[in-house]
This record gives sequence, C-alpha cells and structure tokens, in this order.
Amino acid sequence: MADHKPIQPPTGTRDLYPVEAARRRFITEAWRRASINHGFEEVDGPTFESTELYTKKSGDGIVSEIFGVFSGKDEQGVKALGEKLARGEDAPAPYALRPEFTPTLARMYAARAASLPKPTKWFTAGPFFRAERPQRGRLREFLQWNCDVIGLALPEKPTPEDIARATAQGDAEVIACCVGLLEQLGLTGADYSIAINDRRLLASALRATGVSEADLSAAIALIDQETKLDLHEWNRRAQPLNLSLIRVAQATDLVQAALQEFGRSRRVSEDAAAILQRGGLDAGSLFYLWKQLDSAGVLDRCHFKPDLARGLAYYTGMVFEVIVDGERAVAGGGRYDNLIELFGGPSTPAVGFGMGDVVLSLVLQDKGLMPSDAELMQIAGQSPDVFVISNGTPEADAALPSVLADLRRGSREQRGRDALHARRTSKTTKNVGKLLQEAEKSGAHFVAIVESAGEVTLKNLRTREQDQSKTPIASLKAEVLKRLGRTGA
RNA sequence: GCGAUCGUAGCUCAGUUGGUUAGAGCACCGGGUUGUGAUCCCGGGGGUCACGGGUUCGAGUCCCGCCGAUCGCCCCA
Repeated sequence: MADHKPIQPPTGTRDLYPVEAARRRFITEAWRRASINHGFEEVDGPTFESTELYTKKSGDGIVSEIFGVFSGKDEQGVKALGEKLARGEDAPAPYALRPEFTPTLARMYAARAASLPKPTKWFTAGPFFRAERPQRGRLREFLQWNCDVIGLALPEKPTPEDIARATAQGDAEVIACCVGLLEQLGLTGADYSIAINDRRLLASALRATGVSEADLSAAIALIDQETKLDLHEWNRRAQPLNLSLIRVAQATDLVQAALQEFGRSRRVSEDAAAILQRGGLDAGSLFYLWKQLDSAGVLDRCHFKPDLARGLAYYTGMVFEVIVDGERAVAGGGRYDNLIELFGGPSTPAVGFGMGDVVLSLVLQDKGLMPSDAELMQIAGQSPDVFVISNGTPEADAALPSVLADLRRGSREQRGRDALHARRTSKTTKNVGKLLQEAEKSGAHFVAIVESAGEVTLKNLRTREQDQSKTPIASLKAEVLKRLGRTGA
C-alpha cells in the first residue's frame, strides 16, 4: 500500500470475483451445451493473430478497432494502431488481439479443407478484444460464442434446387442452435424475436426498383443506416442511388405477405409465387429457409425484416439478428459464401453467427433469468459436497485432516470422478452452531461432524436431516458418494 | 475521437450556507451462552473522502486539471 495510485483494471475490462466468475461460467456452459446438442464441435484458436489476417479482409470498421498488443492504458495508443491500419499504413504491431473469430475460422478451415467433412460444424467461445469506447452492452474484452456451418452436403450433380435446399438447411441449423440457447436460458417468444432477411432478395428488390448494379452495395449500406441518420440526410444520400424505401417496401410487401401466409398455412398459394416471379424478386431462398425453420420448430420465433442489412460487407445471403426490446442485438450473423476463399481456402459456402456475453447477461438480468448467487455457485460446481467439522475434542481435531484428505482423493480407475469437494473451517471457534452456519453459507450439501477417531455424524444441509446413528469414518466416503447418487459413475 | 452525469469503508449510502479526531447499515474477523444453524449480546479491522493542484484561518464540501465509471454519439465483425 505504499503506492498512492492503485493500478486499476484497463478500461473496458472486468474483474470477476467468485459470483461473477460463476455467472460467466453459467453462460459459457449454456453455450457449450446448446452447440454440442446441435451437433457442433468445439474448436479454438489463438487469442492474438497476425495483424495482416484482419487487414486482408478490408472491413474498415473492424480494422479501425484492432487492439495492438502493446496499447496498454494509453488512450491515444489504444486506437492508434487501428487508425493507422484503416488509413492503409503499415502495422506498427505485427500481432493484434483478435476482434472476431471468423478470420481464424477461415484460416483453420482452409488449412484442412480437403480432409474436413461437408458440412463442418464448429463452435467456439472465448475472449475477444475491440478498442472501443465502453458503454452499455459493450466492453473492450468480452466473450463471444460463434457457431458456423461450413460447406454444403450436395449430390454429385446438384440442381439449383438441391443447392437452395442445402443452403437453407445450413441457415436454419445455425438459427435453430441460437434459438436452442435462448430457450434453454428461459427466454421465450415474449422476450425476443429473430429478424431475418436475405441479401439476395434485398439486392433483387433494389434492382427492381431502379437501383443500378454499381450502386447496390452502397444502397444496402444505406438501408442499414436508415434508423441512424436523420431523414433529411438519408434522403440526400439516397437520391443519387435512385433508392426509395417506399418502393423497396412495396416490392418486399409481396414477400412479406407470402411468408406470413406460409407461417399460417404452411403453404404458399400459386398466386403469391407467380407474383414474386413476375416482380423479378429473388425470394426463393427465403421460402426454402422458412420451410426449414418450420421443420426445426423455430419458425414462430422468426420474422421477416426486409430492411435488415447488417453492417458487414461480406454477407452474401441470409442475414439475421436476435432482437430484444431495449438492448442492442443479442446475436447476429449470416451467410458468407465468399469468405473462406478470400482467406485462401477452396470456394466454400458458409454461414454462422456470433453472440456476446455482455448483452446476453444484461438481458438475463433484465428478465430475472439469472440464477441466484447460491444457485450459480452450485451450477458452477463450487458448492462443497461435504463440510467437515470437529466436535471440538482433541481426538476429533486430530482425525479431521485425514478425513478431509480421504474425501478429496480420487482414484485413477474412476478418472477422479470419485473425488469429493470437501472443506473445513479456517476459524478457531469450537462452537458447533457457528460452524454449521459457515457450512450452510458455503452451500455444502452434507456436513460431517467428526465425533472421535473412528466415527462421524452425517447431516444433510439441504433437508436439515441429521442421522440418528453415527457413521464409521472408514465408510464415510462411500456413504456420501451413495447419497449424492455418484456411485457406479 | 465527441458529449452528458457521477467518484466518501468490500457493498448501499449519510455528511447541513465550507468548521473539532469522517458516520450508519450490511458484509468480514474475533469473543459470549461450554454440540445444531434465525434472532441476540460484546468487541475488532478497515477510508490521506479516486488522484493532483488551487482558493481559504480552515476543503469530503468551492474552482481547475487528471484518472476512472456509467449513459449516449461514431461504429458494430
């Protein structure tokens, strides 16, 4: 304490004390479970990569927020690297903390593409870094969960319909996985909705309403900014592109109506299909997707949002976002069919999404879905199985350490699954009431009161039932394992 | 990079128009009734009032700077 200035954690980072660490684990465990249940395999990569890996992709937004590994606490330094890179200057840092996973994923996939199954389904969850100004739902270090389906399972000579169906299936799989996570955490259709659009549809609607091929991407970017710019400024930019939201909306209204009809009746009338064809709209992929979402049982959580574009330039087809009232998007993703190739792999279609822990935590807290502290410690596996206390006699005091050691010991045959989480007090008091209180507070399932060199009394703290008879120390561990239901594991 | 609000104990906060050694509750630690958890009683550790200057006889309080936090803008992989 000689130093007057304590070293504070860097801006936008978090110190996680036990309950907070348990809260984070609750989320990462849910992510793992959801993605594993949906058939994704876990992968991971380095937390820093060659700066070049990110500059290659040319997305200005992300590059300007790259964290140089030596930026430290210096606010000017934090963004200096990203700004240099965005101006096209050389990177002063050869490595960058990863701001997203997709480039790593693409690199990893490309390196083994030939031997990987089609499709390959990978997920990852870990820390990512962006040199942003922290605010609600955004930090500089956060966890992100990514699920991606890379490649399509196709017959030897696929018809366009085969491709459309396989594509929609991949799209639906990632959305279903995302829904699976949300539902497992207790969120329902009353809490969130999945907004879906398709870049191909958007592009065809723009073409149909008079936007030239050259202006397409600018128009899509502008649509994404619709709610961010004031009307006047938006119109000023839209005019030269020949972009009219009203005309786009009129064009997509047909799709809207047809998808709604599908939602109600599970079929599309001939008329609707014909109208779409005549309108020159590329809406077919959405109908395949709707069908797949319906089969996956998640269609009622989804809605068509014709003006959803998402900021990223690299999306080529379906795009989606998980929307919760009053918060930023909980998750977002889409199809990026050109990206793997851009990173040096074979031409491979892919679709995926990312979900951050920061907004998700806020949503769970808002909705009262974050478990209590005690429950979190239990979920995180940090509640003791047994709390061992001495009855205060010298004989019991002497026996206690070996009782503890025995409970904690795990066997090779059981791969340690028979090891128990056993604790004792660090206090000096011999007051049994106080020690029981401490055991209770620790969340322990059982308490074992050492009575002598050979016997203990067992008490279940959850039911508050105490054994009438004593248990020999020699059979204590087996007895506890049995009562925990962990025999024969 | 820009704007707004805010920094008193681990947490939630009191602290009068500037006025003795800066307080409470909770939490934490110890003790009491000599083996069963609430409640209770007693005691304890903790804060150079974020940090640095300035004004003043005197600053937690007023002024400036700085750091940090929160919420927005920009941006969103």
